[in-house]
Amino acid sequence: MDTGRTIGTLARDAGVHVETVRYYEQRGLLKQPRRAGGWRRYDDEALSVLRFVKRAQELGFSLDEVRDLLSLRASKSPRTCSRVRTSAEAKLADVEAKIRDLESIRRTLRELTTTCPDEGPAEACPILGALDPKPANEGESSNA
Amino acid sequence: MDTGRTIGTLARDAGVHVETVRYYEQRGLLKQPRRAGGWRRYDDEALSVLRFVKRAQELGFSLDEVRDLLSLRASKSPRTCSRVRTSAEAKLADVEAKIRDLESIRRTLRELTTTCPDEGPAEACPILGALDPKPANEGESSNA
DNA sequence: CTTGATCCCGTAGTCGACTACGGACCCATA
DNA sequence: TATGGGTCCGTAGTCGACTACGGGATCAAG
Repeated sequence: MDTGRTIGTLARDAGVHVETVRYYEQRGLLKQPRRAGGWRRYDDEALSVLRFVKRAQELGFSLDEVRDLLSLRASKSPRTCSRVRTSAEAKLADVEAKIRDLESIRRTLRELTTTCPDEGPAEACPILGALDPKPANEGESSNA
Repeated sequence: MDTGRTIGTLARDAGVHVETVRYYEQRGLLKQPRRAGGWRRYDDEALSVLRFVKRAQELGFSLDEVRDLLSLRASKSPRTCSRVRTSAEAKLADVEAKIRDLESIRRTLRELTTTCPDEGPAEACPILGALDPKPANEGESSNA
């Protein structure tokens, strides 16, 4: 009898591709499984790791960060929770910064699209006008 | 006398690297400049294109999109403005979608970080718990 | 005329997370 | 036993926007 799933079954169960599983093994997210006749055999833990990875990715963690989280998850230290929290807080700060950037972009884009008359040539287009610098000092090229 | 700036001067004026200028030429954002003794010579238009590119990038446009915008900018069509607006509206929709995604992530991350007691081992960590699926049905593996 | 800065070109490498390929091996089923 | 699908491995390609490298040409200043 053969215990454990093959890589294809694991991948299907986790909703990823076979190559992704092998890639995660290379990247150190999945530990090397035992082999049966050269074929990888996985237990439930591997499946749970894969799902962990997917959820963490959905929250914006990179694979390197997920690897750290996984080692924290496996650690026995009483300070684990604190480290995880620190990581999550850093990620939250990243996300908030990205949101701020995008909100600023959104504001600009909204202004431009609403002021655009939707007709007329390039010269009349406020959007192009806003992107175009039309540098102030054209006549004087003294020091530059 | 030699009119026009060399690539290095142009790059410095625009705040980009020399390689970036050559790269933009390859990508079709900058048209081929004239040469003097093999060296590229640029006029003010090239500088204004570079600045246009930078601003458009800041608003989230890709280089391919910027190239389209530039050709619109140069076109004589009376429908230019409308096309530019369409492009800007599409980009706005992209940005809004990204913001929504990030806000959802932010909400989750905030919940997790605030419920985390900041002490204790992995088993007690609500963040790891939330990432860990701990699939419901462990005993029964009937249909799967 | 020499020096040193700048420029030429093509190619290759970077980052992140995969995805594709190809030839060889393994396994279960009819 | 033949067959067809799954798996093995290493390497290379993808996307986007650069960035780096190297050897040779050109230019301005002293």
